[in-house]
Amino acid sequence: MNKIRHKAADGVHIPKQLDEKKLKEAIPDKESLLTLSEFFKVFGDVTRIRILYLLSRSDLCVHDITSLLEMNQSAISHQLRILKQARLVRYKRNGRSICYSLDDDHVKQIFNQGFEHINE
Amino acid sequence: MNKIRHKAADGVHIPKQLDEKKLKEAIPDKESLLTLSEFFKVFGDVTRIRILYLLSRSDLCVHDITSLLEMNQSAISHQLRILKQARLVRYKRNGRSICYSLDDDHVKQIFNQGFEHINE
DNA sequence: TGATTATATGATTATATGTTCATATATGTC
DNA sequence: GACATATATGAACATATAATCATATAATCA
Repeated sequence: MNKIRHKAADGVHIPKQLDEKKLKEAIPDKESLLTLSEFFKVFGDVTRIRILYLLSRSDLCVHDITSLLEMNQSAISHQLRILKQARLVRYKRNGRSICYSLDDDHVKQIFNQGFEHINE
Repeated sequence: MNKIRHKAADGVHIPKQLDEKKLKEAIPDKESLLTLSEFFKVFGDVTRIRILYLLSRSDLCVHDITSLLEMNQSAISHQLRILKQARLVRYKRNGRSICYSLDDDHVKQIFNQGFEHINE
């Protein structure tokens, strides 16, 4: 009764695998999927991806990143803030400079997953 | 000589793991990292994430998705177009309706990676 | 053929986002 | 303390993006 059905060319209803009601109940609440999308969104910018890539090769301070990417220091700092908030990077003050590093190996894994898909 | 060094509190230079020159050369070209970020960007929207989630549970036509997410049909179609372009979903016409499905299991894997990170 | 249903698409609009500029904060040097 | 260096941050602006509206296309049915 709650099956998702559609009129087909011959007028016969085609039942789908799942009950619409059950499927609807099984959807994670909007909030948790929002969190997930926000997480992926962080990877959805070239500058942040480039920063993450650099940090996957070596811990670096803001100045290093700025000069390696040949970008405005302010732009880098703004992006680092977003990466910090997403807990993708950590930082440690070292004299005047602040050294950034990847927060965990998880980031590399997600990177690789992405690369794999791209290169298919 | 090309080491990345910084003046520390005591005036001593601190050598980093990598040569700046070598590191710079090792950066994937901007274009391939752009492709990667564009890929992740597709996951960076709640609506698309919700659609992908639904499709991970069951193949569905546009009308089903529209009613399950209680959204405008046009909005769903627009997002499906983006998912198609990213090769994350496939479609198959079935009479008047068009049935969408995930393009491969890779999508689920990436999903799970994201969830894992979120739930840490 | 005309009406209906399912989906796609172009234009518009409101909002989100990234960069830049100017400036603040913080540490170290003289 | 005055100055230089390293980084962060708020405001402004230009661009990107998602939703909506109106409409087009496609398939089916009467």
